[in-house]
Amino acid sequence: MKPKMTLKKIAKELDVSISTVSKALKDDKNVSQETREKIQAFAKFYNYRPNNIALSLKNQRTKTIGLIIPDIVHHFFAKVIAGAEQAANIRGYIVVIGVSNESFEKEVINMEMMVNGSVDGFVVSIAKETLLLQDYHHLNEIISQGMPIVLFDRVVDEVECDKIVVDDKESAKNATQQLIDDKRENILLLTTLDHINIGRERTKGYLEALQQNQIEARPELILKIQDNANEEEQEKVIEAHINRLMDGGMSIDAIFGVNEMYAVAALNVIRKLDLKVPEDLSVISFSNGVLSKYSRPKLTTVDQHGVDLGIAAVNTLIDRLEEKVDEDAFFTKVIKTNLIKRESTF
Amino acid sequence: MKPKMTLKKIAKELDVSISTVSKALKDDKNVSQETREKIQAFAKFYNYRPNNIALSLKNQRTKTIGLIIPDIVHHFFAKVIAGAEQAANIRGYIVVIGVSNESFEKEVINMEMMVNGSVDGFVVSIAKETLLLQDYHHLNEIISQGMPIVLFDRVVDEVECDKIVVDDKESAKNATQQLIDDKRENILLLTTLDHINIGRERTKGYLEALQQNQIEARPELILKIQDNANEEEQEKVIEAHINRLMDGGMSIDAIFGVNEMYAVAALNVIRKLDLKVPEDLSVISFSNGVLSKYSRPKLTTVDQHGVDLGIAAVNTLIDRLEEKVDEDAFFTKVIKTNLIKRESTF
DNA sequence: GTGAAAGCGCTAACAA
DNA sequence: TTGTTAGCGCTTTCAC
Repeated sequence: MKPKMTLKKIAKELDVSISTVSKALKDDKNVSQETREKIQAFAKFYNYRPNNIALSLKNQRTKTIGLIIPDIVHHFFAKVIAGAEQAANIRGYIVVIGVSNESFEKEVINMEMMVNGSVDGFVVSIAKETLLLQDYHHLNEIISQGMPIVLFDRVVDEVECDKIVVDDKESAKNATQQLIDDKRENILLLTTLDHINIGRERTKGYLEALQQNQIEARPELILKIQDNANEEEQEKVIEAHINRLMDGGMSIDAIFGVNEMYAVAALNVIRKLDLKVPEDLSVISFSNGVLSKYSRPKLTTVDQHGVDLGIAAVNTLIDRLEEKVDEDAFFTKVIKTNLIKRESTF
Repeated sequence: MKPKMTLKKIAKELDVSISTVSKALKDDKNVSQETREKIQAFAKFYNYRPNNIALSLKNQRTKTIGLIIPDIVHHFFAKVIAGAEQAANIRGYIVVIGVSNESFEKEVINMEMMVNGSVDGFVVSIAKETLLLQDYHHLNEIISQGMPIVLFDRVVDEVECDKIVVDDKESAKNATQQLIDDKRENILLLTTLDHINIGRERTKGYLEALQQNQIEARPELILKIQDNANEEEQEKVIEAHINRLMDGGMSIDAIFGVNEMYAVAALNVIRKLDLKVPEDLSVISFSNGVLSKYSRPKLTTVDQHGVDLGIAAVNTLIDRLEEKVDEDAFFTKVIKTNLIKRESTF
């Protein structure tokens, strides 16, 4: 059991002062070569490492970043974490994670836990419940205390800070356009309820694409799915809706899912109906995760570049922390998405 | 912009001493009711929160746990993080994450970054490369400095500490038994190379189950797949192997995949061959993730209870940190798995 | 009932 | 070239 080394112990052991040790370890030329070498050798031997906590207290910064996400099991957020972690480490920061589980209260508690010294700033994607309550006081309070926040993906106008987003509307528009280029006109959109801004924006993009192509948007072709449904229920809702459309003599020739689960569920009901993808129907989904790659046919998806988002968010935060950016001009960075064509479209 | 409050500022503002403020905020009866109330009101108004860093330095503990995982995008580890985070928060700890990306070097760097004061202890799942190199000096050094480590899932005898594992051998044996109970005898095992201990253990379980049922194990029914292959390659390897078996007149009636990807890939080649699951072949997979639920048919899987693993690991670590356990007796806790029957078996 | 002082580990300005 | 001191924010012992 090696004891933990401190400057004090080294100083005592070598019979010099603490500050001499401190200087010697920084290779300060003001310390005689001899003393320096002696101290360095000793420190090395005992594997001395400066205590981060003491440094943090002294420097008033911890070199750690608080990352608050709504859901860790979600593939997209896992990607973001991966990117954030990677970018942070490169710049000498570590990442602490708080999972809000889509709950307002957990989001607040998590951030409160970290705000008092544990982190230098936050990177956050807002919980659904918070979005619903529209209560952003915790974020604004932290900002008003001078601690920077970078919002990503789920952002909100009410909080003034840097933001990193994917252009959901534009991406959805592009995806829809792809479908239209495939000569599809009756495109069923599987989306979320409107209070989820992501879903709302994607719906807008879908509508814009239709409009630009002089295709009439029909309300029955937009299915808003309750997001707390599990995969069974999702599929049932989708199945029921598609059957209703079919029974009404309404033919659909494409499906655009606002996430992978919806799209795969759709794929499953299509198979039951003995229809072929992409021959009879094209399918496109948002979020390029595992499901898209392992489904049959493999799904054409909009890749949201979670890793890039994480990297951008962390770098933006660190730039702000290290004052590499204009004090009070906030900006919003848009990460481009791209369509990964696989087997569910032409 | 509210300034950050400290004891010192409060003391100055209220013209009392720092220690009086400190005591008053702890509701110490040695401070007169009047002073106490005045201070508490002031602190509340200015939203005073003690500085964690200062507390950490003073108390020599940070109430944060370092969680080192090989891969964050992996569903199982995401579950573990979720559990760890949850358990930690309940006991007043926060979790900082280090992702090794299966690399030895990143594992070492990450841990070094955290070991000097940032965390009180570690929960780690060892990277594949580390396992391959069999170099555990970083872990043992940390332990010898008196900082506790809990290993989970990927554990190793060379490190003396508490361990949390799922009984891979036993679980694989049970899964295989299920197949045998379904009257399957020619069970193709899709597993990893032997240096991955997880895969190795599961292979053992498979073999034991066969033996106990007097079924001869045939080497051509064990396919060891290179783990750095992507999903395309995996599927090709699996497909080629199955075709070879078939061409050789070898009939297989069940497939046991050591992870979801292998099992889903198998499902896909089975579909190509126009065989029916579970009528013609039963399929079981390890790790109960998203793929299993969205595949058709839905996969029967061995649920590894990632969340429980995370919870158990964190609680074990905290117990050790708070000295609720015997100083130098380490134990290994086995988390039971269970088989979730879905549509790919009878 | 209140406050001064020491100390957690470190840095840096200053003194010797 | 080396050492002393103050201070980061907090707790706690001890003195007043």
